[in-house]
Amino acid sequence: MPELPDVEVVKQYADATSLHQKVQAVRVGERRMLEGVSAEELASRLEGHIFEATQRHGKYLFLGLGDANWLMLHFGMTGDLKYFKDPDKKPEYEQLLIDFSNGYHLAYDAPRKLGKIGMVEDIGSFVKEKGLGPDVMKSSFDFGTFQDTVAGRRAMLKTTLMDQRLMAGIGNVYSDEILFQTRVHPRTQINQLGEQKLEEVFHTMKEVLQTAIDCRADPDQFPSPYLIPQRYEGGKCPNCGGEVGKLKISGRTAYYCSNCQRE
DNA sequence: CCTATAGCCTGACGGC
DNA sequence: TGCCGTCAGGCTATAG
Repeated sequence: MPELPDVEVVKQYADATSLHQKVQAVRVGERRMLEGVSAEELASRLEGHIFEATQRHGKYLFLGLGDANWLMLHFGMTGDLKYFKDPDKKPEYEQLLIDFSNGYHLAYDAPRKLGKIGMVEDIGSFVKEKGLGPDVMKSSFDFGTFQDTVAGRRAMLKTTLMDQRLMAGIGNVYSDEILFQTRVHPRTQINQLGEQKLEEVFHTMKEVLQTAIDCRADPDQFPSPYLIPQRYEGGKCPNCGGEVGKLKISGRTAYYCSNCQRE
């Protein structure tokens, strides 16, 4: 569940449950998920400290413990956070378990172990080292910036939107939604779009992501003209009622309506 | 610069 | 029911 809106919802969840909580003990599951830090160092940098702030950049979440000390979480394809009191309620695939001094626990659950856990001193430096582009929901990421970012590129629009080095936050599902709402065929290259269309794509991108956040990234709550609830083989296009189809684009499956999104 | 593929992991699902 | 192949909202490395 981890594109920008999903991670934003996890951030809000962390805010509501774990902010101002003191970390008492830490246990690490799969060590392979650790990035640039040992389990011992991770524990010592968390234990005894209080979560004071959270921040998100693209699909990355950071939980701050003061003094240039941030817990970095990336959720891969299946990661999530769970806050609970009863040990019986602990998730099945916890890779990191934090005990708070109030008796509650925060678990990082990751069935497929595709995410990352780390510690960073400075988020800006981390973003730079990773080569991540600006967060697409930041207000400073405006149309002019978007235009400059994609200028001279020939890749497909879908691939460009998903390129975390250019702009951070969009993944396979939400790129499909943006293409659907702007009626762009998944194979369309970005340099085939005129300035007006590009601007429409930009505004739709912002709007789709904000709407998803407002709906707590729950497809059941999405407005009815959204493709995502119908994003599977045999789904019905919410616009024309036709059947939703799929294509392979850069190794990912793109769902679209061949009637509404013409080449 | 751009695309396609494989690998990392494990669960869910469809076909037989 | 059980087995098998395929696929899944991520990222990275590699090859052409």
